[in-house]
Amino acid sequence: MAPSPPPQDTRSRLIESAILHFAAKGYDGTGIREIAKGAKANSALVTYHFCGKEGLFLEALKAVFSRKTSPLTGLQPPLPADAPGARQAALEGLQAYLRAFITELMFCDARDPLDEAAMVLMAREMQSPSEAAAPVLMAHIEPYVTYLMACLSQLRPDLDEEALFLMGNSIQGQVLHFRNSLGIIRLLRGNPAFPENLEKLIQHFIDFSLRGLGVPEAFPQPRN
Amino acid sequence: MAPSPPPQDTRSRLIESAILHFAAKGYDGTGIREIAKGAKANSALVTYHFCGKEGLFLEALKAVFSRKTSPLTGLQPPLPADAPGARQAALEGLQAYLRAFITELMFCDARDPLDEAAMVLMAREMQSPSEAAAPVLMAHIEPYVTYLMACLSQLRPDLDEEALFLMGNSIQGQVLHFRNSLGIIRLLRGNPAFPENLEKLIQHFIDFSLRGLGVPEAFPQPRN
DNA sequence: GACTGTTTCAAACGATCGATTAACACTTAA
DNA sequence: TTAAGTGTTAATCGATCGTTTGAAACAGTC
Repeated sequence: MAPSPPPQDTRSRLIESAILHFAAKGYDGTGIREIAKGAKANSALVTYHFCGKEGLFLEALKAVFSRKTSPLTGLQPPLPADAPGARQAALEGLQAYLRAFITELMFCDARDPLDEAAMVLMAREMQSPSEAAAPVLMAHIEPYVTYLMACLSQLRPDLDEEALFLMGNSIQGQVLHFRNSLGIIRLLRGNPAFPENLEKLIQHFIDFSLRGLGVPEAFPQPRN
Repeated sequence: MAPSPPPQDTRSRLIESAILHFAAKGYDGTGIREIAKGAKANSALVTYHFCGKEGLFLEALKAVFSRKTSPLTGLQPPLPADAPGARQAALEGLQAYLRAFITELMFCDARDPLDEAAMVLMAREMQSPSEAAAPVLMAHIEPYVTYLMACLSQLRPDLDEEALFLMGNSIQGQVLHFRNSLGIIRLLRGNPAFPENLEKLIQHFIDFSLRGLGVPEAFPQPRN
């Protein structure tokens, strides 16, 4: 995924510029003149093409969400119900899910500022969703939740739905918090390039998740 | 902690109003006239007392951080180094830490809108710290990190510092993500009052953390 | 070559922003 | 009794905000 060249038609250029600027300074902190300048277009076109600033923001959000093709596409469909080997499949499915989630969604392509901005925008919207954007957000998240819950319920069939949800929250939470707080984390570690070994990071998240979930085979005593 | 009565002096009233409004609509989305009206004061006083809007914002942040007296104060000092029973102490220390962190910091007092706003403001600042606020934020977080890391290094002396840090991130991350994403989580669960049983929640976080950390005594097989 | 609809533009609109000003009330000190 | 200092006020400043306007530039059709 190379740093994509600026698209030629004005509408798309406006959306790209909007993503960059909204991510950098927030909705209220960004003026449409600023966005238009970044797109080498006239600010009046924001109203013309998107019925105003808010319309542009919504369109930018939609672009961001559909831009990152779900990492789930690469994974096998949720799970066979009680088929033989279903448990093992769920175990591998969860690992693959975490790996895909971290690689593709967290550390997309840091060289492409547009990808970076898209992440920032998504994270901000997840923390405090704008009124109009909530549906878009929910629709985007839903398949992830479904897939994850399917895996978890296979691995811990003894748990009720709420307990499984908490498990899912803990598993997702550690990854999302890591991504969203990378700024402070790097400050805390005094290393602006902190996660230097991505594979080690992925392995940690997988191990921690499986142990936390209570999967026996993931708990070969740390020796004590 | 009752919904505190509005303070009488203008300066404090401005700060309180600022916390509420900044939390609700962000820095750029909030005007000083709006804040002043909420404090029943004149907007010119923002410049007079705080050298402008940004000064007021910073003062509001400081107030927020010092307002929540660290839940660490109730806990025993970090840990004796290699004293006998140190491991057990670390185990209990970690549990107490999580319990205190969740109760006092996450679910402060939802009836007090000021407490709620303070949380929102802190969370936002943690995700994308304003230039000037970063030092304040770091200073506030540091003791938590220190305490947590002390416990972890007792419980997993076999791990190096980076691995311990990742453990700490996962433990903190699940809790913080839960708090910060409560909005969507409640939507996902279709229950606007979701965490109905706080004790069950705390127990989940403790169990998940200890298992994830790899503490053997926390892993009494889920039965398989 | 005139007509039509779309896209783009510079200019201007009213509203609101954060900041400043000058006057006013009140306390304290000389 | 004056003078200085502090807290507060309404009124106003220039700048910038999102939006609107009217006309130019462009494409395609008869």
